[in-house]
Amino acid sequence: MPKQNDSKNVTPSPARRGELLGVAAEVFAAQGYNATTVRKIADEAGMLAGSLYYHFDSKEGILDEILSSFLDELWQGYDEVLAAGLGPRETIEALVTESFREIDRHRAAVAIYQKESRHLAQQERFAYLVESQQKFEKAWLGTLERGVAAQVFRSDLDIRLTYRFVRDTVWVAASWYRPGGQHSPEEIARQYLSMVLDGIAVRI
Amino acid sequence: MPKQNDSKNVTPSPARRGELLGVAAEVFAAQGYNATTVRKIADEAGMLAGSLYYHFDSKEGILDEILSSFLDELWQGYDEVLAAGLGPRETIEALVTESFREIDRHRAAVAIYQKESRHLAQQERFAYLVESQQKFEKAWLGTLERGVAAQVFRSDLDIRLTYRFVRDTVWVAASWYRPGGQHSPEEIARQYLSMVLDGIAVRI
DNA sequence: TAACCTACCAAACACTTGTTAGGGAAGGGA
DNA sequence: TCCCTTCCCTAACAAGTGTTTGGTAGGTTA
Repeated sequence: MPKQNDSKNVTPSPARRGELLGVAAEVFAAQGYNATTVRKIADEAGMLAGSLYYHFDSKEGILDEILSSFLDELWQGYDEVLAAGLGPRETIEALVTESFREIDRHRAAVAIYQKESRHLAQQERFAYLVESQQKFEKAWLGTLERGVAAQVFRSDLDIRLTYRFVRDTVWVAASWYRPGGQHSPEEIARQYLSMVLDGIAVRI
Repeated sequence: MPKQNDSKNVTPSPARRGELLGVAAEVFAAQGYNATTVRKIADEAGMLAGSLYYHFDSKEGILDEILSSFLDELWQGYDEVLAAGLGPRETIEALVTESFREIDRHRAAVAIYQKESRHLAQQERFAYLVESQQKFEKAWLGTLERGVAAQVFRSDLDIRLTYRFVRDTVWVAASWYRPGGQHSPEEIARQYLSMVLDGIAVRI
């Protein structure tokens, strides 16, 4: 399955492609996918709209490549954590930390994912978004259940509500996070984990 | 300032307008504002695209009315809570509960607000989104600071991080919440507050 | 020098978009 | 009966959309 246009007799350099993908991701994240015109992307990259089609075969293809390469890297990190055989609490800690590192590295892609994944998932081309989301839920929900069984997580909470709570608190951060800001990803992860695990109220 | 088209010699009924606003909000929330065509909205309402312009003067006007009427109602509830003179913890509890009630009543509007407000706020027409967001931050951040001073909230956390944490955990719920589901808004608020205040870990 | 490849431009294409203008059907009030 | 109001339709417009086609400047290779 050719993802780029190697059906034609051209071979764009991966380096330039990478640059353009970065530009496109920034614009998509800022304006939204549908509100972004290919002329705007080209403009931001210092070229004309048609020239983009030397590197990519469609606007949708650009989006596809941004999201799938992000998810590939995400799961590389997640699978490593899940294979480490940690306890439930340590697994959650490692997943959250890894998530904030991904937000740090793929801020734009995460923002796009959050805004668009819901209605993109309905299209066949982006079916992998659904798969990823299911795998995601399995990993997090499973860990939480293990934690409840091991009596390290509270058993008086609706587990699905807890799952959504933890998942969302982590990933929405991409909407305000700016790399090179006051806190490192690890520091943010540490504070978020402290809030999620122990709450923001003073212990009596 | 006429928000509808009363410059022309027509007077659409508020009831029908309300119905159409509801339809439009649902479609906007599901597909995203820019990805939604006025033909799609009209289709969902059982009429043709041009007919919408009997009730509204533009697509943007529809969006404007959805968002502003939601914010109006939101602040009606918030102002009541803030004027009640409650303690910091009770204020947070009341604000969160009120927020979930708003999500219950204006699910679509909240979803639209979350997806689009960031880049809409740049337009002059939607300047009230910025005002609202500032007022919002002032209310929540102020309450959290009061709580830290009164030693009911932890002082070892970055207060801005805490603010974003609480704010986001509450409002993202609109992306998965469905009215008439397993839990009432009040029950969700109760569990969320329990997680935010006391954490999900078992207390040792 | 000649052939070739990379990376872009110029100009157009077909289509979709939000929006408008004029008209008409249904019903109520005079 | 006639008029007026409400609500929608038909048909079109102009602007903007993603995309294609053919061409070309500049470098690399033979």
